[in-house]
Amino acid sequence: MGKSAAIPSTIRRGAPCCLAPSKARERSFASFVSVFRALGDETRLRIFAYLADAGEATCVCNIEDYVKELSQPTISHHLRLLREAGLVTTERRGTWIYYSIAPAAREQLAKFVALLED
Amino acid sequence: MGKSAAIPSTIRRGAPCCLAPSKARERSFASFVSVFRALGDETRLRIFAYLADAGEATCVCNIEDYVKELSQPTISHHLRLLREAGLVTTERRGTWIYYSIAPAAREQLAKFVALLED
DNA sequence: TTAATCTATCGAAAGATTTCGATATTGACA
DNA sequence: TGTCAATATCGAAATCTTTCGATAGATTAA
Repeated sequence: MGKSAAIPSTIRRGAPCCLAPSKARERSFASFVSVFRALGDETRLRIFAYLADAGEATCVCNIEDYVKELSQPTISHHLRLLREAGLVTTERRGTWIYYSIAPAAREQLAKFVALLED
Repeated sequence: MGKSAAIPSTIRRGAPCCLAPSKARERSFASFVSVFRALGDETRLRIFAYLADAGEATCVCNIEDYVKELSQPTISHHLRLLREAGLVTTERRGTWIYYSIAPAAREQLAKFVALLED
């Protein structure tokens, strides 16, 4: 990311402590916020990592086995948040529904990290 | 990340829908969870991106100017969560306190993304 | 159609987070 | 020392999240 204006290191009583904020580009953070919020919960991060581990579409019942300390509705709720954040995709196979890491998820996270290295 | 067992695509009534969960490595997610939780808030993500933009230590008063719709205690609270997640570091200069992106933050995020690409 | 299974949604209780005003703490300077 | 300025912490109100039991929707098989 870019450079901001220099910050004075002199300390003058009563003076404004520093310059006006750099004219920061306005970005749309909303999508990153929902991605990070989705991953900022231990259950969902475990599910996400489990799906990444699996490397292929995984049945909800498998996920339920993995997160067996939580009820079925609760797991369904967490899966919904991962879905709504665009982190996972779903596919019906008969009675069952299979979840996978969304291809875009890796890219989006990688893009964010890339933004950090200037 | 690794591979899990294959998932059968045949549909047999009454049969278990899929295999037992792969013997997933137990990892410590706690630190990633707090990082993602810290970034999973629009205010904190804005502050974090602002600091990344600045590319150098930035005075709290500067951050307050940038997030001017929120009160000083609220901004202080958000800065604390970023600090506790290890995403930013602080340094006192006279009366003022300067915040910077923690060097480890980029690495940790990059490491997470790397885990996703197997 | 009927019954069984898998997953999602609803509604409510418990818990966590965000926000603010008030106040404390820290450091600089007179 | 006393005062001022910059940040942090405290305590409470409002809001959001997590969780569950109950129930609904969708699909398959008999």
